[in-house]
Amino acid sequence: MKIATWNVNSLKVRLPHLLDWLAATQTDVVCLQETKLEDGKFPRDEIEAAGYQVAYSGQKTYNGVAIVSRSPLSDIQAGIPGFADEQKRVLAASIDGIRVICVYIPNGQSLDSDKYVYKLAWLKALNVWLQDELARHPKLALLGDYNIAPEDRDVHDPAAWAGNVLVSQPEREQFRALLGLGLTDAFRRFEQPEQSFSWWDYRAAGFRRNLGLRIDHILLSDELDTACTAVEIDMAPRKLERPSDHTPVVATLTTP
DNA sequence: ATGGCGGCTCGCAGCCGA
Repeated sequence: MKIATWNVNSLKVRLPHLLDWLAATQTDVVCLQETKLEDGKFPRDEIEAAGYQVAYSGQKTYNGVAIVSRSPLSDIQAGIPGFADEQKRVLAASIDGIRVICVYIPNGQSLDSDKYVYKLAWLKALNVWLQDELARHPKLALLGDYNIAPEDRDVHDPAAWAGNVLVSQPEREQFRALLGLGLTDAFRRFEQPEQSFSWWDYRAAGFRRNLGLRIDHILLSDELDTACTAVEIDMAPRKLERPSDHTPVVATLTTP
């Protein structure tokens, strides 16, 4: 089973890329972020015609998450229970006995922004909810755009990024707190190339010069971690015409 | 060099992303 995360930065624009990629890679589950589509405008028919089922929670202009799956999705939950949030950033579903949680964690904008306060509060609420989810679902995968580069090796130029959002100490502590719940950063369980990133700025030829960040992650509970045989960043979609600024991260599991 | 690109909108300029 291949399970992936991909911030598509507008599904309206990237739908052809998604459908081509699913056909080429035979991915079983992909969590999407930044669909930027109201639910009434979601391209359900096109995705179903490709042999997938889909759950989504979206809004106009910003945010929006979806889970695309070959197998049926059940027990679908949008948002973090008990955490009032108009921004559509969370979607959970059970697929083949696995609890799949798709997250688009807030960016934070800058360390002195109200959006940074929101980001940290959001991460705290996610942590509290995940304690419940993990207790109920021993096979749990948390995939998405975390907007956090966990370590300096996940940043092309740590000195240039120092003092910025995505790399600040409080954000990294929140990331480690998620690991403290019993989750593993699956990417780092395997040998990886140096300078491995999942996002590159559109500007300044960021991708060509590999000036990127690793901010898209797949965290697995212990039961899934032992079933994970590989994690890879798939650079192919980032090389296409009119790409998303993120590229997919893919985990291979031996189950089911 | 805080710009740069690319997405969005009751658009034609400004906001936001990371």
